[in-house]
Amino acid sequence: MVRWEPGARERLQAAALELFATRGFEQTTAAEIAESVGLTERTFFRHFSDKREVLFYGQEQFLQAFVDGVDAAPPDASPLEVIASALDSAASFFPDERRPYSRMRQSVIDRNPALQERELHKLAGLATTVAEALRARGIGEPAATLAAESGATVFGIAFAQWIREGESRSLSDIAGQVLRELVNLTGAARTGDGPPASRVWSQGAPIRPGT
Amino acid sequence: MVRWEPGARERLQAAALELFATRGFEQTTAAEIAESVGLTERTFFRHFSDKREVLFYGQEQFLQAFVDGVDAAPPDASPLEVIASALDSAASFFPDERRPYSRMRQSVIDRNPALQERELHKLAGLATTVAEALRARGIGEPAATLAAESGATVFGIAFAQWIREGESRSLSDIAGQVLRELVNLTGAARTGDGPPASRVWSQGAPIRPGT
DNA sequence: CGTTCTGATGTCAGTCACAGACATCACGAT
DNA sequence: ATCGTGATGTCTGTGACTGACATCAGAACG
Repeated sequence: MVRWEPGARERLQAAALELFATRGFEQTTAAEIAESVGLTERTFFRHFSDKREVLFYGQEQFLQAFVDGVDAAPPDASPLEVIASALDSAASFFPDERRPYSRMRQSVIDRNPALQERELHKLAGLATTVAEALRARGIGEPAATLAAESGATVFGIAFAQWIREGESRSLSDIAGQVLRELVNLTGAARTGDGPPASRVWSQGAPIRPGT
Repeated sequence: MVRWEPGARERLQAAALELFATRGFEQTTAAEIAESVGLTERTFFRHFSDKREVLFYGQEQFLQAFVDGVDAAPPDASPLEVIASALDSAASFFPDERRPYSRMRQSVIDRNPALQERELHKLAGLATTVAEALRARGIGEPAATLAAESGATVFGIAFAQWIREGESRSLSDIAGQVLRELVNLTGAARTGDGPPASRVWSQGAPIRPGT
């Protein structure tokens, strides 16, 4: 007979998402999550540095995919092309089957400012790491940071759209379009007589719900 | 005889910054801050929704400046020009005299992840508000959000540079240069045979310390 | 001028996030 | 058979934050 059921961390994560989605994040205590899978509060905090982290733990692979995308770009690629490569690589971490899960998770995050803060912090960390990878390629400052943060922004916007009800395009496709839109935006930097801003999406509703 | 010394909130903010800078954020309790200005913990939390907020309260004017900059742009301005206007307006909130204060405040923030999270959240809120203002000007999605987030990114990078030891340019000047660098970055989207990334700053060190 | 109202504060008690110290005990290694 | 070892439980404490209620100087009012 085994002393402990295996996969404590994963069970905690699943239970947490479930409870957060039903009762809400603040209305769920860490002790409740732990007890719901037969563990104690103390064990919960041994697996996750804080209550929010249960929703964010384990994203190193995603970050790695982003960086891998940077490294996979040809050595003579422009910063923008490097970012495009990184976005493509990162998008592969979100196949369409994962959409329902991502939607549920994101809806929990969108309902709680504390979780939004953590998400932004993780995204900022991603940008920092990517910027470092860009600098390693010889890209200077502020270009490296600018490119990295832009990449993170594009990813964030694309992800938010990918999650949207009714959206069926792949994350990669959406990210590509958003990136092109960014180029369009900064590229059409004339005296305002350029073409009107293209409407990529049907609705004019805001992209990011929170904050 | 007055019952209470006036300016409780401001006194709390000043004391908090002072204590955070010396003892550190986590090593300072809300009760200590309150007692250091003759108040109680309960009163501290009546003025600030949480301990971190004492460093961030009162930025509505800054946000307003950003939005005013958006509204001040001519109606036929491109999104990028609108952002440039907003950046200029926002930068006016940080005259050179304020640099030492901003530096001290930022050094506290840079030393604590929880404070960085709050800062990012505020910046994201700024972007959301600016995006709304852009949509009100008839700019569609995702252009509005993209432009707003890019503006926030540029501001963040410029601010970080403005704070740097040895930097003497005005925030407005720096922001203008960073924005131009962004255009340069996305505009030079060729096959990599363009000019090498310009080195605006002497050092290649990372821009954002935290995360 | 006395009364009433109000707003900023204090007091008290409670919940919950989190952390340190120590005990437990199945299991694998020796 | 013994000995670690690692994941867990137990206990206890601190500090962030909240609700309920009391206080009281000064402003408003009759």
